Amino acid sequence: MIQQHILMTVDGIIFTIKDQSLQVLLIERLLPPFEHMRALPGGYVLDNETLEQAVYREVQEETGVNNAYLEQLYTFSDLDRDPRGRHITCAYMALMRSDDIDLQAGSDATNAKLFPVNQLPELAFDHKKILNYAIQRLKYKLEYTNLVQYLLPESFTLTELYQVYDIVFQQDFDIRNFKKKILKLNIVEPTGEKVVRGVHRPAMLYKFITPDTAIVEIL
Amino acid sequence: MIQQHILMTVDGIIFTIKDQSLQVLLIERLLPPFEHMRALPGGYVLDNETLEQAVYREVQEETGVNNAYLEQLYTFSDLDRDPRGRHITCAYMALMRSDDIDLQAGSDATNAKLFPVNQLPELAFDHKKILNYAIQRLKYKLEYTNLVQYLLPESFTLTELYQVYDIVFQQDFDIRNFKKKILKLNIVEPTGEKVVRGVHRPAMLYKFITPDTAIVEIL
DNA sequence: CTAATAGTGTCTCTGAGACACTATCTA
DNA sequence: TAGATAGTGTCTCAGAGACACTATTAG
Repeated sequence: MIQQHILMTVDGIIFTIKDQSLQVLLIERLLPPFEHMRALPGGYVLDNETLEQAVYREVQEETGVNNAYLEQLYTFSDLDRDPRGRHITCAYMALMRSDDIDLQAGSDATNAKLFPVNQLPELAFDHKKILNYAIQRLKYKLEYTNLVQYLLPESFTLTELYQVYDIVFQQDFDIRNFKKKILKLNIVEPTGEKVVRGVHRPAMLYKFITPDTAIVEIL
Repeated sequence: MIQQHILMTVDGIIFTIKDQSLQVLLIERLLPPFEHMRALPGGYVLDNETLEQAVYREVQEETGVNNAYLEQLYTFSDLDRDPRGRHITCAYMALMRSDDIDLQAGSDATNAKLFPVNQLPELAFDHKKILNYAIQRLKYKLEYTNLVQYLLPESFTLTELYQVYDIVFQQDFDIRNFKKKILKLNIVEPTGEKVVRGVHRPAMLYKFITPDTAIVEIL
């Protein structure tokens, strides 16, 4: 009979774009260890749920969102990552629109808050390492998939799409070349509506042709 | 106090190139469930080892190789993946040269054998699914990294390098364009030695400039 | 009118891929 | 000599990226 003394957890890295910056949801730890410190939302995996289901549950509890994009990132197993004993955690990245997030929805009194990824507080456990991994993966995936759609509203202008890339990659690409590239890729189509965003020519609204995840070289 | 009834295992997908085909190491199951069926090598994670260490140990036991390239792939957690009860497994891919493999090295009497990936027997558990995932990842990584070096001997001809891609991707790229591309990437250098491989002009031997894993767009 | 962004067009350079040619070995 | 692979070169086309110009709005 096998006897293991290993506990399995999941952690969620919930990304969203808000106030012109890439933000991540962090909870406040109410108990030791790392009491009052910020940490990634997460918890123990139940005996009768998959890792995906566990993350889905955690994400829903913290944000109220139940249709976020979820992707498994990596499983962290360092021996000393939790002072309470041996814990292995499987990290998942979640992408959602900030408008969909309702921080009050959480039944947990975890004081969940969004933080810009370049203004982070100190994090509990090895969560800084996990978060860095997630940021890398996010950038990587935005380059060659249409995942950016999960960070945008249903319809959006090409400039808003452009801005997500500008924000995440912290560099300004040529907006003219970017727009041309997107249009040529055939992943968005005009809704037919125009919107006035300021004192200038109105912009066409677009939507993604397919909500599915597809391989598309964007950058 | 948390009580989980989940067991954590690792599985290794050990790839090598042999007899002009991509092969994977499979063991024979000696006990139920799936008795006598082929399966990926793997086993329980010990309380005091990381996932990497667990895979390293398994790989070493089956092949005698202790310097293989290892990469974590994905953690599989379907509820019914093991009829004995709840098991979560973390899959790792290993790359090694077939010359380095010593199947007798295994202290386990598992009857380990290499199988070409397109002539596979039926596999136990969800190992077919795991293996398919690994093959995808291997192809993907060979496209944009220098990982191919772990499948080749220290020094090799450009044709031998080319053949690995031919074999793995099951299509013939233009060998002339391929060689030009490789040389331009500056990831290999001539050793100065030439070798006669048949009834034709001898070929220059090359070696990889860096043994480290680097991002290089090869295809 | 001006300021600001929307939207389209032009130019250049690089690189992918199709394909030709010469070099060097053994039988 | 022939047959095979090694190694280098040429050509064309597509796409990335720098940059110019016109369109449309509010004030």
